Amino acid sequence: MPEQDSLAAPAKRGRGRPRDPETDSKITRAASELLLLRGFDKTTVDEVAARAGVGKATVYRRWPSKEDLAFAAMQSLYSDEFPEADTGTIEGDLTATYGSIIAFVNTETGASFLRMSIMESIRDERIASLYRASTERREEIARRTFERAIERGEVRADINMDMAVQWLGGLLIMREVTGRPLPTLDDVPDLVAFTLRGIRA
Amino acid sequence: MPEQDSLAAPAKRGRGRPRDPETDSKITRAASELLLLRGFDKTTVDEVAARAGVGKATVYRRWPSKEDLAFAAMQSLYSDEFPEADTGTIEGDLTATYGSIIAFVNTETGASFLRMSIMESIRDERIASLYRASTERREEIARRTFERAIERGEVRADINMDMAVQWLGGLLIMREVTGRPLPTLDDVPDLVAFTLRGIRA
DNA sequence: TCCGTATCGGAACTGCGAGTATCGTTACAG
DNA sequence: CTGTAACGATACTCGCAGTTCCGATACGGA
Repeated sequence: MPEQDSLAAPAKRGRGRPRDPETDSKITRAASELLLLRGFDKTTVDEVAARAGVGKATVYRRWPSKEDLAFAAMQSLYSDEFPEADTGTIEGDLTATYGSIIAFVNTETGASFLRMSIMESIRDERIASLYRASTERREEIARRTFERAIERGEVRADINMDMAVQWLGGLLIMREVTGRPLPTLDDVPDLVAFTLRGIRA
Repeated sequence: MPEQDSLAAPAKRGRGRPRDPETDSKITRAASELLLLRGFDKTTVDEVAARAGVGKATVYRRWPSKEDLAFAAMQSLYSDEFPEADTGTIEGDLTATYGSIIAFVNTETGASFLRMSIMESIRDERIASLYRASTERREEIARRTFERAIERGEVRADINMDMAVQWLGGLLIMREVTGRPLPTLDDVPDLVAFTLRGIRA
């Protein structure tokens, strides 16, 4: 179960020239930029090294293969979280949560991030598990939101929680995959309404 | 705008050895099998030719590149439609429609098909447009289902139709991408309930 | 019947990129 | 100082995927 192949042991070295502490992050940053831009198969290790301003050997001294490099690069991207909203009503919480998600995927970075996560998840199970973990952290927040609303009596207790917390993410992925426009902030009220009321008259 | 590079003109040839009429379909069949199994990047033209029992030149005589071959192979897969349900109630229609979709993606072929459609759509815009067209045909059926229900007064007239017809597909794609189990037939009632009622108490 | 042509399967060719090895150089530990 | 290991650069091997070439073959037309 390979972890960050770098960053783990290098502190112990006493002999010889020490590793430049910034080089690791320069390489992973260059790698993730190129991955976001082109995807794994169209990114070459030479390009990554050139963009990071290092030699190819310096890359391979840290990660034994391109796959491991890609994994490390992706790892650094799945760190930031969405804030948890707690406004006191389910409408308020959903509006805030959906709003921040929609705002994110409507940025250039957000869209690339989504796109690349999808593609690389299918290509490599290790990256899929990174994306899955990130997704599940977000879902856990939504789950708590719904549970608070159930306690307040705003939401039925017998809902299928998985669907409730997952459907919006699914819609975004589906739109991205089929090349159709993502929802915008103007759509947030409709998204909230759909979650709450469904479609019945 | 290249169409099926094969199948178009070959009827007119009088001179020379005629093309074996079965070769086209043998190649596209082999290609789509391998694409479903491994995806574009991990499929080689050698393999396709070997599996079809033809020489590699025979492949390239028909399609100028691997991309064109993949496009042709995919094209033949996006033909079959889901039947349109019209039971008289929105519950009945949704249960039937969702049931046939869920049944399909729970087969081996269906899952591969979904997975490969996602991956290839991101990789190649031409294939994306095939998948988008197929998706939109399915959505059009769902749209009519909802419109009938609106006329019957079962469904509000002001719903956001796009979300209503897309959310389930999105959920499936999301589950597939994140490597989590797809809904089963047992989940159909919950899926229908979510569509109709949302989560509100 | 025999020639020209376009097909066939198989084999050769080409280019590219991952990964390795080797430079001379450099920064630090002892 | 001296030894060691990292450094950037470069050249290399090697596998393999895409593409093209080749001798053989099958058919239409004269």
